[in-house]
Amino acid sequence: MTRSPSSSNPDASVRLGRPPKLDDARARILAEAAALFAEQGYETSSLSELAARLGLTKPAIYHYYSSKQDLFDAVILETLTGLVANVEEALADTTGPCEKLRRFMVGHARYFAGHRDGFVTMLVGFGGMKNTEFREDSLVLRRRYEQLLRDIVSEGVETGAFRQVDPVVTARAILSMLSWMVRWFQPSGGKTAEEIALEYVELLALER
Amino acid sequence: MTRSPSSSNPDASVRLGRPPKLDDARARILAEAAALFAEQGYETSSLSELAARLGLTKPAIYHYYSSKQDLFDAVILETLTGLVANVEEALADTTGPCEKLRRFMVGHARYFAGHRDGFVTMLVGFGGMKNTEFREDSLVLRRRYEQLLRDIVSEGVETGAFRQVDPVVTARAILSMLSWMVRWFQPSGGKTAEEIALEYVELLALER
DNA sequence: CCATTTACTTTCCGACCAGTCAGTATATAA
DNA sequence: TTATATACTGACTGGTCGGAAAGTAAATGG
Repeated sequence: MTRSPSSSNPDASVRLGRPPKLDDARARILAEAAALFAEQGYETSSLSELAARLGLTKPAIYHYYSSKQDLFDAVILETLTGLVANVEEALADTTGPCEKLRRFMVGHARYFAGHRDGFVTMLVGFGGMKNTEFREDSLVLRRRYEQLLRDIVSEGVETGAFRQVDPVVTARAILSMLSWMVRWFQPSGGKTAEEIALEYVELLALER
Repeated sequence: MTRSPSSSNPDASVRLGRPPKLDDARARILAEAAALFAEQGYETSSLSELAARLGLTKPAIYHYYSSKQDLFDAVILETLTGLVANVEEALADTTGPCEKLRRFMVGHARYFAGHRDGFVTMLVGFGGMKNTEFREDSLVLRRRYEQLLRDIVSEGVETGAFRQVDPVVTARAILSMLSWMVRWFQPSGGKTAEEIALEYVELLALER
C-alpha cells in the first residue's frame, strides 16, 4: 500500500509486464501479520513466528517494515482505508436516507466478513487503551466514517424519513453494534454478517 | 473474593474485632492489578511494575496469587460478579418490562462507571481472541447476564408493552452498545454513563 | 517458651523477543 | 565488466519477564 524503503525507481509498479515483486512481498507479509495478530493479539505475536509462517527469516520482515509497530499500523490503515472506500462506494448513486442507512450497515458487515483478520486486529488486537490514538491518518478515516453515518441519520431526521433521533447518539449506537460483532460473530454459525446487519436495521426501526 | 492459599483457619474474616489482613492485601493487589491492566493491557503489564506500585516485591504477589493469569482471571471474575449482582439487585421488586429494561441499562452503566478498570480489563485487556474462553464460572455469569436481559425483552414483547422485536437480537444489540462504551467513554466529557444509557433507551424506543 | 504459620525479601534462572549487524547471492544498469 | 540496489540469511545482543528457590522476620497459638 505505502512504500517504506524509499526506492530510487519512482513508481516501479506502474510499468506493466514486470511483476511488482516488492509490493507483492509487502502485501503477503501484511496479510499474514493480520492473521497472526488476530489470532494471538499484537503483544503475544512474535516476528519470529510471523517469519516462520511466511517461510522467511525475521530480518527479511525488517527489510519491508521498519518495526513491529509499523506493521501493526499498516494492517489497521489498510483495513480502515478499505472499509471507508468500500462503504462509500456502496453509497454512491443512492438517494434516500433509508436506503443509504441500509447500505451503510450491510456494506460495513460485508467488508467486515471479508476482512475479519484486519478488523480483529484493529478493534481488539491491542490490549490497553493508550494506543487508541493511532496514527493521524487512521484517526482522520475514523472520523470521516462516523461523520458519514451521522449525515445519513441527520438527513433522515430532517426530511422526516426517520423518527426524531439524535444523530450523534444514533451513529454511535450503530457503530457500537457493528464493532462489537468482532467479539462474537462466527462465520460458521447460521447467519451471515449481512443478515445480522439487516436485523439491526429492523431493530432500530428508524423509518416511520 | 475467593481464597487461593488454603488457610487453616476457616472463615477468618467472619470473626469481627480482628482485621482480615490477608483479604485486605489480596483486594489491594487486585485493585491495583485492574488499574494496571486497564492502563497498559495484560501482556504489556509486568508483575514487577505492579509490585512496585504496591510497594511490594514480585514474589509477594505470588504469595497471594499463583500466577499472572490467575490475577487476571480474578479481576474479571470480581468485575463480572459485581456487575451481575448489582444489576440483579437494581431489578429486584421491579414490575413491568419498561422499568426493568431502564434499570438494567442504567444499572449496567452505573456499575461500569464505578468500576472502569475492571471493565476495561475484562473487555479490552486481552489482545487476541483465543482467550475469550475464560474460566467456567465467568462464562456462566456472562450467560446468566445476557439471559436476564433477554427475559426482560421477551416479557415486554409478550405482554405487548414493547413492539415486536427479536429478544436475542435486541439483547445482543443492547449489550453491544453498553460494552462498546468502554472504548470511548470519558468521565470528564459532559455526559455521565447513566445519561448515555438513558439516551440508548430512548433511541431503541421499545415501548409502544 | 517453642512450633508453626503468615508474610514477605533477596537472588536468580531460563526463555523469549525486538531489533541489529555483517555478509551473501542475484538482478539490473552503465 | 563493473557498480549498485534488491532481497534476503545466520548469528547475535541487550533487555525483560514470569516464575522458582531459599531464607527471614514477625505474629500466632498451644
